[in-house]
Amino acid sequence: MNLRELAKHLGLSQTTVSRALNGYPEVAEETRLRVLAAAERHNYRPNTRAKSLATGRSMTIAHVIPISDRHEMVNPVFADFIAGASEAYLPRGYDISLTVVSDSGQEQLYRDIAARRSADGVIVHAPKSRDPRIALLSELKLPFVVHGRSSEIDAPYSWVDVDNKRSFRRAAEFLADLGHRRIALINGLETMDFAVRRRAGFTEGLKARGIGIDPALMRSDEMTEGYGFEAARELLALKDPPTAFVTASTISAFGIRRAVEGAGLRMGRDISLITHDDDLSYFRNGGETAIFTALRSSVREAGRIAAATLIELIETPGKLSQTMLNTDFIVGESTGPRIRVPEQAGQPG
Amino acid sequence: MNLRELAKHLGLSQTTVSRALNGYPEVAEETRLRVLAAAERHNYRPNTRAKSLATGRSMTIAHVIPISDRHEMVNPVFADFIAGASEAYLPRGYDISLTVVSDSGQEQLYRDIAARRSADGVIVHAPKSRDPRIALLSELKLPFVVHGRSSEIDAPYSWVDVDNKRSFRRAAEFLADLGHRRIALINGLETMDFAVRRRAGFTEGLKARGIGIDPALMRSDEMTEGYGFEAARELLALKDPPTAFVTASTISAFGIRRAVEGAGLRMGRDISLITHDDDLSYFRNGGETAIFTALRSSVREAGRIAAATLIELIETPGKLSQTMLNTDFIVGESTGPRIRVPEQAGQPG
DNA sequence: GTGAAAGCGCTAACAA
DNA sequence: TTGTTAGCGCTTTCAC
Repeated sequence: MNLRELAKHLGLSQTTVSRALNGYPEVAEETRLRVLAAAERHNYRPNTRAKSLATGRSMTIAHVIPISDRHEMVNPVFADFIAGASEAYLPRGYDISLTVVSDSGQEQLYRDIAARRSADGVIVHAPKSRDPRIALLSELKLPFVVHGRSSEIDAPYSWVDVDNKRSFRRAAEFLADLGHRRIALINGLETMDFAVRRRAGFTEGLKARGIGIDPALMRSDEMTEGYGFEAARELLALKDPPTAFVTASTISAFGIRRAVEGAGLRMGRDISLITHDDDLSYFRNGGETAIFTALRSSVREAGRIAAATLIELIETPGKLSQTMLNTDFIVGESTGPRIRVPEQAGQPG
Repeated sequence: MNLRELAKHLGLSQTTVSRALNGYPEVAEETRLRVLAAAERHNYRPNTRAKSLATGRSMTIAHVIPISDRHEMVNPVFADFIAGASEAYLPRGYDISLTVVSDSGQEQLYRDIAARRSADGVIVHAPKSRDPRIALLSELKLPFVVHGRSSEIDAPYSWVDVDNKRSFRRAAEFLADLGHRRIALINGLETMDFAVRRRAGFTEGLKARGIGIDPALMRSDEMTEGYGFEAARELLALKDPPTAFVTASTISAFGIRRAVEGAGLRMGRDISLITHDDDLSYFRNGGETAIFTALRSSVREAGRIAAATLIELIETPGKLSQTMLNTDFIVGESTGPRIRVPEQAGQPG
């Protein structure tokens, strides 16, 4: 059933039916009700392509998922982000188009999207410190929102980010306040902007507590269980090993835990661990003294907000918006209840 | 730059330019080259919507991702599957549209896709034993390929699956051959078809080795670290605890490992573990005696094949295709190299 | 308050 | 081998 058939069926013109369906004010209330009823009865749905050809709007948002050339794996964070984003798209009528590409194919892909107008906007994932996609998309006049930020770019653009710097600063301070002096950072790839911010926050926290920076205690690589294990194992084998770890994902935390146990140490007694993730069940039963931040649910929230921001930007061009999500810190202890650490002032970074 | 402008620019009709661009044979070679060069020079890309309106084909495949109402989490398997699928779509010119929905919204979504013709075909993920989506999609005449199978449905349909039954039968047999007599299964939700098959293979393997089935050693739930931990902890507390575990994901395996260690036992010495996943690094360094199957890379492969199958089905309606992927078994040992267990005959299930 | 007609950018008969 | 013409299903002036 298409518009013409529906109109013929009702003895009305396509125009009137279209107007009734799209809520234009000049349609008689009685007519509108008739049209709505008939559309419902015949399970009428407007053809997306025809509609977007006529309006010039595709009602589609492109999500470009970068894939690691080394591991050929998709970071699960994207799934959470998209799940959140789709909550925002659905009620506004936007669809998601997904493309998985390696770094090398990205520029061409964006040019394609712009040239064929296959999406009204784009979400930029996993920005680097000086990410070339931002200039490219601006040049192409393709509305976009960055999930994260690109620190070394001055021109304004819309973004949604979690406060990685603050999280890692507070993690370092928290461990320092527990008495730790040798604190290791198992960081992600520092070509990524978020990893740079995390390291910055971490060292800031150490400095704030009068702890010297030891580069030997800071590692950086793509987050995998194996990397967490190897890094922690090597660190624990040092003459002056760390007594605490800060890392950014449950996966690397799994590896660290394995290395700790392999070294005959015990989490929560000999070693403390903080991770920037939120698998509650793991910490609930793990027994370690640890705080962790609710990253995964934040990512979902970030998805929702980024999607809403992008829709705003598409519908009101030029309307920049920059949102910092403050992830909650949650304290997990082996025996006691978890307590929320009260908000702490400080400039976000 | 659109077709009309390009044609005007070349002093040709739109038709000729269109034909040249789309590889129709009747265009003079010289004309074709001129057109191609001009298209390249002006970075011409056909408008997707206009093209699909004219052809009636959307060149889009819809992936409908079910989301767990309980955990609000997206199974990471979908990401791998889609990454594989996109490899097949890309060279054929198909795009992916993604929708995240809860069970309750699925039927309406498929009806929408069919009515608005927003996709040429659909991939059905995570089928249940008697999955209603199969009848629905057949009725809607929307081409589809199932990732997995729906055992209790007789009507033929296209699917791509890994041989879960065989994998779990061989896992049980392998552990039995190591001397284990108390083998536990930490299974996924048994409303899912694949989980039913896994349990069937598992019990089949036990029977083949003359081991009685003890329902107390079989658990079923949504795969999380916490569930793996709880289930393993309870099982290890039994009067007659298991000496080996079979499970289906790295995540639940993490939980099992934690419970094993919490009980003062050691992987590979006191307890064996097999998982249906393929995080090589984990097993390489874990020290446990374990075999595991390459599920994640299989899933990616399944995505590739499912995508290719669906394209076939769309372009040649009625062409059913059912593909069983035989996942490799890999043996990991603490000190020795990993050895591939030779293929074993047996009817797939 | 309603309708006729043009057009979004492309493909596909049909003609030449 | 190339061009003319009519649509794909919808929105949007413009006229009534």
